[in-house]
Amino acid sequence: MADSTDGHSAAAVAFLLAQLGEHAAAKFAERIHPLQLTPAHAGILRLVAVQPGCSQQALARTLGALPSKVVTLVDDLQQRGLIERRRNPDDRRLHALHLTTAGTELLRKVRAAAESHGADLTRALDPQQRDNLAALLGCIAADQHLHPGIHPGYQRLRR
Amino acid sequence: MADSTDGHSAAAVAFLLAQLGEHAAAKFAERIHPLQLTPAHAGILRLVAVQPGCSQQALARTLGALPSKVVTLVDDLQQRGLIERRRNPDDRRLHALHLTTAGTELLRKVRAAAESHGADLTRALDPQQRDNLAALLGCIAADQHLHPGIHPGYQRLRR
DNA sequence: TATGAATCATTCGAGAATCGAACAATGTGG
DNA sequence: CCACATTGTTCGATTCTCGAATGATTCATA
Repeated sequence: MADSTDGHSAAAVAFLLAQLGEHAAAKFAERIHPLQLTPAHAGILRLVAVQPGCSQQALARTLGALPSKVVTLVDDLQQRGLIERRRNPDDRRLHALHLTTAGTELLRKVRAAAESHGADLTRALDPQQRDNLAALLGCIAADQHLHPGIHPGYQRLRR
Repeated sequence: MADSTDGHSAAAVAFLLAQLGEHAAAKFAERIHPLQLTPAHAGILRLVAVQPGCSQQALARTLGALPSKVVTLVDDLQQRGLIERRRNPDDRRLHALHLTTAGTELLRKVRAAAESHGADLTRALDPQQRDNLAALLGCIAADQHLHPGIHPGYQRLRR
């Protein structure tokens, strides 16, 4: 049966997760800062690459973000020529989002930064340990109903 | 030698960490919300319990937070009778911080909430997996020079 | 077909949060 | 005695964030 340190151990894991998560997010933000991107921008870029032609409303629903926030993020990316708003002839209310070639190019650099970031973050582990960690984290993520590839940071804060 | 999926796998771990970290932090904030505390308040409470009589400046240095932010947090806690500012006769510039009995009482509830939160977060793992996860996370935390028990969320954002 | 309701993108103002530069009080060293 | 550092605090300015409007468009339905 479980011993008396279980509660403590679980709490320690939870704190380590919060601590390392914040650290990982901050380090990643540093990595893409030279690209003049925030993590929020990078997430939009990635999602538009995965679902070309999606609407901003769909994006907001997927991310759990406010539509008005998506507007400003897409504004930034469009102004820099990384993303396109195309009118959809079938439903002229919505804007179909597409990456430009510059956007695709920059996303490649974001991916490279993410891999470099991941390698640096996990450099203390050997490949087997890293796979083991990935599996354990995947278990928790699935159990907690986290959507793969969706960072909760977009979600509006409840009060 | 490492195969070509290494970079991808490491990036996936980094993203999972950021994702789960944000999730864990949000869930913990929900847990202590009924106690009218934010995670930042709870951290101050815990640190004052560990280092009774510490000054606010020392607190700010330990947390990497702005002194002015510590002031407002301590203000809140003092106003609720959870913490005391005692004048130090030896150096009357600084305020020695101490928990009141109500503060100690509330910290107990915070700890209970943290354990309950940890148990819920890691319920998908058996005890052995949980210990394994704790060890792996501890490796990374040590390698990345994270201070035990200090959440990076206090640190002022660089720009 | 006509008309009210719903959806999409966007704007905008109010409120909150955050920073860092001041400031007074106190201590330290010359 | 004087200059300088430290502690705690205040405060104004900047930035962030939310959600309620708005206009354009589409849908539902009578």
